Amino acid sequence: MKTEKISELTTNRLSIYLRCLNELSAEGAKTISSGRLAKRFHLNSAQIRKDLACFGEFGVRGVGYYIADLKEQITKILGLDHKHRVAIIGAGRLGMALTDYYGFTQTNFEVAALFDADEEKIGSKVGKVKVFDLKNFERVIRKEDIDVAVIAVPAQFAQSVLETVAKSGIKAVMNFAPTPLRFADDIKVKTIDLTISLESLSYFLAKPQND
Amino acid sequence: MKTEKISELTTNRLSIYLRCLNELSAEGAKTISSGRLAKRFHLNSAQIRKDLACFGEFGVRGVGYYIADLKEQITKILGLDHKHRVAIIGAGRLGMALTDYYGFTQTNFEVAALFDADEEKIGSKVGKVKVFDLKNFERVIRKEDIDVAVIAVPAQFAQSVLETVAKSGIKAVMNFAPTPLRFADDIKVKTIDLTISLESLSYFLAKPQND
DNA sequence: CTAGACTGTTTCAAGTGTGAAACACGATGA
DNA sequence: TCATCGTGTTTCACACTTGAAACAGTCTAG
Repeated sequence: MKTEKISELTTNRLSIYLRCLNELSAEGAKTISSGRLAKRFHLNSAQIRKDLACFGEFGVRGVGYYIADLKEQITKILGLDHKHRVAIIGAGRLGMALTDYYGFTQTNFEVAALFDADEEKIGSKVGKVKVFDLKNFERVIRKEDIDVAVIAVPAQFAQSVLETVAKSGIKAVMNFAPTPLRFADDIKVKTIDLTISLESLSYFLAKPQND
Repeated sequence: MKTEKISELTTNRLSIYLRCLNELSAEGAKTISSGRLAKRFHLNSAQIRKDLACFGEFGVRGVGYYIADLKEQITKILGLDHKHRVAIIGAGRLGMALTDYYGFTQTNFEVAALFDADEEKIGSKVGKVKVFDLKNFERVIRKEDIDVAVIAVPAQFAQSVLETVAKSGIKAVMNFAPTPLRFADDIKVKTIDLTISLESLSYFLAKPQND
């Protein structure tokens, strides 16, 4: 096991491996070698072994990996062995959509609260999730034991919302506002910029020769 | 102007520059140098000049860039000077949410049709957008002049949907299904995997020392 | 017991992106 | 006219990631 710092690309691949293992597991397979895993899912066997070896010796020489065991290990590494409670800030279209989104519930993420600054929205409900006043953010997230925040507000408010979030002690943030954010390095912010992605597609369509 | 192949990272930055220019433009500024642009928006001036020089000589030595002109140039490069018409496949929660979201916030992208395979959904409407039978995909996208597709179906159907999309002649696809897809290299598929992003946050919270 | 399979680990080459530096050239202003 | 500013362009070093190769150690099958 190497104790060097682990690249985010590595952990992203762990997510993918976990999916593959779930698929194999559903098929009733018990063990899998890195070679067969790579062939089946179009991955690279050397990379699989390297990635896994970062976290321990999970494989058995001459055999491969025990699927059930490896699933459990990766689940634990990724912190998916316990529920996360999520706050979504911004009860606009995107925020409400994400509240309903299955992807959260699927993987042990539960939306516990919505926040907005708009008086008209505060107090209403989206499904079973109540909309709170953003002013009470810190109090509510403590009471609800929330550890992940999602920023779904217009770009011009995102930085100030992030500061509120950071001050409350939350360390993991997903940002959908199309703007770069500045933050201390003890918290993690993942920005998903749909605008850039769309414009990238647009460029592909527009560029002279589609090679 | 270099005519080498242009990295996607470059075009992503163009999107960002365009936003910055819009902001400056709104403030009434007429010209901007790469140096001041970099300082203002925490970018790198050398990179800005390199990126822009990929597409032509937009700047004026001794002066900088004329904001209005550069905005227009980048808009044209990114193909944002005309509307794109979007089809969203999968009228589930995510698909419906995106329909609302794009419809109102993305001025250059207009959602023209929803598709689903579920009889109960076909024929209904989400806002002003009608839900069509996925079987009629090719006919509808021709009639509606659609050039971008968004895949918002469960992972196990994504590959087959992509093949339907590819066969119809659409060249730009945004995929929200958490699965890797295979496709010919004359079409562009951008996968946005919210699951991986969430799990990456989870890992950050779970890892031994939050450095 | 022996042969083969497969992991864990190291090493290396290749590709890519980044950031700094240097410099010619053109534009502006005094 | 001359100094200054800023672009366009090249060059370089550095970092990171990937993929391949090699090899020792360990497990299973026969």
